[in-house]
Amino acid sequence: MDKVVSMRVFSAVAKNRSFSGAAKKLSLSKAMVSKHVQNLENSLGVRLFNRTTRKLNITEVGSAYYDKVNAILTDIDEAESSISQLNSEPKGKLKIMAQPSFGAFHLSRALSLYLKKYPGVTANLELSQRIPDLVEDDVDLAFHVGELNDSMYVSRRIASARRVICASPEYLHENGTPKKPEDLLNHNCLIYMPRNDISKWEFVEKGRTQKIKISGDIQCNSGDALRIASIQGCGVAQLPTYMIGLDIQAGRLEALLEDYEPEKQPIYAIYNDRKYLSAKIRTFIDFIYELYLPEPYWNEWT
Amino acid sequence: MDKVVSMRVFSAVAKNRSFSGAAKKLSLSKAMVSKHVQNLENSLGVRLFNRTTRKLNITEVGSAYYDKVNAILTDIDEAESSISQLNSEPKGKLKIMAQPSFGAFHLSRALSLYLKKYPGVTANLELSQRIPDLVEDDVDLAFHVGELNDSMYVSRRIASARRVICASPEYLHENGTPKKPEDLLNHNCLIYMPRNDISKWEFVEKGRTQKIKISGDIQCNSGDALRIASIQGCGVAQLPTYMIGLDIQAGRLEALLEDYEPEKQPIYAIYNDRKYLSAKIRTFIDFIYELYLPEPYWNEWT
DNA sequence: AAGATTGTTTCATAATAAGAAATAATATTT
DNA sequence: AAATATTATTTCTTATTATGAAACAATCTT
Repeated sequence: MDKVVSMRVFSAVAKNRSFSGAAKKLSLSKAMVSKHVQNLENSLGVRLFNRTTRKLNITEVGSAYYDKVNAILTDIDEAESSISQLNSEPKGKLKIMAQPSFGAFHLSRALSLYLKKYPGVTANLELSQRIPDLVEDDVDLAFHVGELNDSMYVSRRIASARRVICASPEYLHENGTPKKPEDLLNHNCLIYMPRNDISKWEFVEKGRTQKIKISGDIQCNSGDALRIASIQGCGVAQLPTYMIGLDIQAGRLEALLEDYEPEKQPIYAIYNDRKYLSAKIRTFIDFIYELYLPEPYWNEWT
Repeated sequence: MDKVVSMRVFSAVAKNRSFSGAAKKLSLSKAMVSKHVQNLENSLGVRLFNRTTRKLNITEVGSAYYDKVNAILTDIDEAESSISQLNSEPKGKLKIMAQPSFGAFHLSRALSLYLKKYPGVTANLELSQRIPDLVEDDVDLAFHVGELNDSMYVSRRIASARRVICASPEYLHENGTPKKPEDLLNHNCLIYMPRNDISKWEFVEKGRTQKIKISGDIQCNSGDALRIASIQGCGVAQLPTYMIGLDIQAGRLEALLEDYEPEKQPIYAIYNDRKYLSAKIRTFIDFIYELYLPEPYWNEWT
């Protein structure tokens, strides 16, 4: 028998000075009202009402208990409504994890827009190469660029990034502009090497994917470093548009071989959807999804 | 599902940062711990913990709820223990109802002794001829002299009163001392008449009860008045010892025809025993019961 | 790779919450 | 005085729910 319910019933009986009256008000049977009061009396070992079929008097203990019970019920209601409220309007600290470049270039901007819209929220943005584990890392939300091997979390595609070949205008002026993928063999390619194995770039020609082994004198596990290098004119790089889209738009870099561009990389928001998603998380996902619709600003130029 | 139990489980899980740990501590199955937390999450519409099988983090809402829940649980415990305590040691106002003479002569004295022993109790003594209804009159305890027609309340015989014929020494000196019941026919008898019908006194002789119709020039529905009248030497009265025992002991009155004395009248404590009797009531009944053991002081003289 | 540990789910069973109706006590109305 | 109405409790049956053992799934530790 739910003690909180019994308390509510007891309180109603005390307020109405009647079992039947309380039953009506709570739309419960008289029988249950009676049983709830007995439930409390048993658990307390105390009579709460002196009653006959026709008269009802609250006992002294009953009266003392009544005051306390009301305070407790108020607290419970307050707790529940404040919790639900906390969940219905975005509030609290939003903990986000993402890969460094995407986070630094775009999430910080998105966040500052979001926080302006929802002043009750504060944010904590943690940038890391690691594949995030929401519980382990104690974050609300993670972003990931590229395909996911399935995890127990829910993911939602919120944007995409083109992977484009690029070089600085100066470099191209000096070394010529490649027109076909094969032309890259004669170029100094800036190689992204997170692990020690990939030095091939994908190209798509007439629906067919081909991989071309490239070479160059810089290998690096930092996309940021490659970006800087390519802007400096060190060579040709393949980088995601969320890193270099703005550089292309600004003329610091030129996009090459766009006709051979491979499939876009998906960008996912990863969150824990097991039933309840707090308002801050839900609204941020929606916000960022809409922000990058229909196509994220970093994916287009000219 | 008892919400208070769910709260306790939730609190234990949050404190232990583990479902299994909480289960052990509460000697509950892991399954139930899990279900109780889900019960709260469902009723609040909120995730309280982010959890995988191996890791557990309380959510921000969970943490806020945790604080509130602990306060609520403390309040509930406090309320229950204070209520039980209120019931285990005598405290509060003890409301008593009794017939005027008995109450005035003896209960007031007993009460003042009792209240010295239990300083937490205060008393309210209401004297009335009416047959008391505990709930109607909102009293904890009533006393009644004489047989009871059965009521829904519990009664306990706590003492008895002899009914003795008496007169003042002066009266007897003037009018002679009756030796047999029949002698009363020649005496001025002071007649107690609560209703308009009884002017007979009972006597017992060799196990046989006989009623003798008496007469006199004072009829009164107040025992007190008859007592005063008899002390003043107005005539012979039949009065209960709780009224005149002390007068006989002091020599203000003399007991007559003791060999023919009818059965003692029982004196009952009447209370509402439906399951729980508060400490103040229980202890007062015990106190007064022992106070009048083995025989109340008003029943005997030399 | 095997075993241990954790939270969840499933499942069968025992407990119990629920209310309709009968009961008991007492007021009110006729 | 009798009939009716109202109140709290009890009884009884039914539908729901609580419960934990065991199976499961997902890691972590060895």
